[in-house]
Amino acid sequence: MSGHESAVARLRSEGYRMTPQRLSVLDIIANRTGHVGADEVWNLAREQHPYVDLATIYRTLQLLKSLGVVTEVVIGNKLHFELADQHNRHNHMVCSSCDTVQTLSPDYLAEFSHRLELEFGFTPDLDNLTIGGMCSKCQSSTTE
Amino acid sequence: MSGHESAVARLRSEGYRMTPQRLSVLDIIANRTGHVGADEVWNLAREQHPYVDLATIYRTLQLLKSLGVVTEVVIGNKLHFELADQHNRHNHMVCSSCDTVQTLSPDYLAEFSHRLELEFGFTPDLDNLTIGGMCSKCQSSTTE
DNA sequence: TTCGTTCCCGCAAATCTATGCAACAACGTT
DNA sequence: AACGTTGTTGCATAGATTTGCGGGAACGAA
Repeated sequence: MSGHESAVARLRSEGYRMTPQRLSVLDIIANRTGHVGADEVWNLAREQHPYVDLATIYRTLQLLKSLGVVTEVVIGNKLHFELADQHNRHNHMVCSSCDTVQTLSPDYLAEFSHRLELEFGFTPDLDNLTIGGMCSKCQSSTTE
Repeated sequence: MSGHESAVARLRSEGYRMTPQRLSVLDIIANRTGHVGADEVWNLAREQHPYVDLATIYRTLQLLKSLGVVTEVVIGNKLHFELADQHNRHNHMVCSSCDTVQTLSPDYLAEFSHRLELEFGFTPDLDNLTIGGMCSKCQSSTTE
């Protein structure tokens, strides 16, 4: 069993109700390494709770995102989600050509983030920032 | 009249055909300050060319984006587009609370970008990078 | 344990964006 | 100017995500 207990406590303390649907989503995300698409969460959730609706999955994921419990990664034209682990924060670089995802230490963005806060009072949501671009492999194959 | 001539030349040299639809979209984007939604482009395009299809607008915008002629900004859950002006490059900070957009000099990301290239061979697509977060106004009103 | 309030869910529909396909149009060649 | 090739378009549809609404469930209070 794994660590979504704190998230549950978090939800309750914020006044959100604990429904089987939410527990299910939380459970799925927490017991998973790496990112999952909403449809995938849906399929897994239905194994335990046959009548969950996809809309509920989406609403739950957005809720969890807004609470900082999960983070969002944009891959191709789809959203993926993963547990927000404070002890293993990272950003994502996604290749728009092959959809490969590489992770990145948030240190790379620390300086940048500070400047935005200081100079503009703008607090970037780095946890949910997906950096699009082209990976080294695709770049070399394009150059051929 | 305004500067989409170079873009037209660009398309032709890459082997793309110049259709009235494409010219129309190009014209709309070029004669516009700031970003436009796809639906807005569509409405404007139909004034000149009543039978343009929305799908064509989307395809054209993607094409222009892939050529670096326009850049994309993610605002709320919608894509917006603007002319990619080499002499006025900038990034966008979008407040997820009020959808306000602030522009940012790419200088802020230069160091970051270099490091990604050097250390990972990853070339971030900064022109189309939207930085989400919370603006100073929304932050103070949330804190109340 | 029951009750009431309020939040959440399922359902249906809407919104935004992307895509397969057949007819059509651009444009270099003749 | 007509032709043929091949890229593009319009149309219809699919895919991904969001939203309005009314019934139902969670949970604190009685």
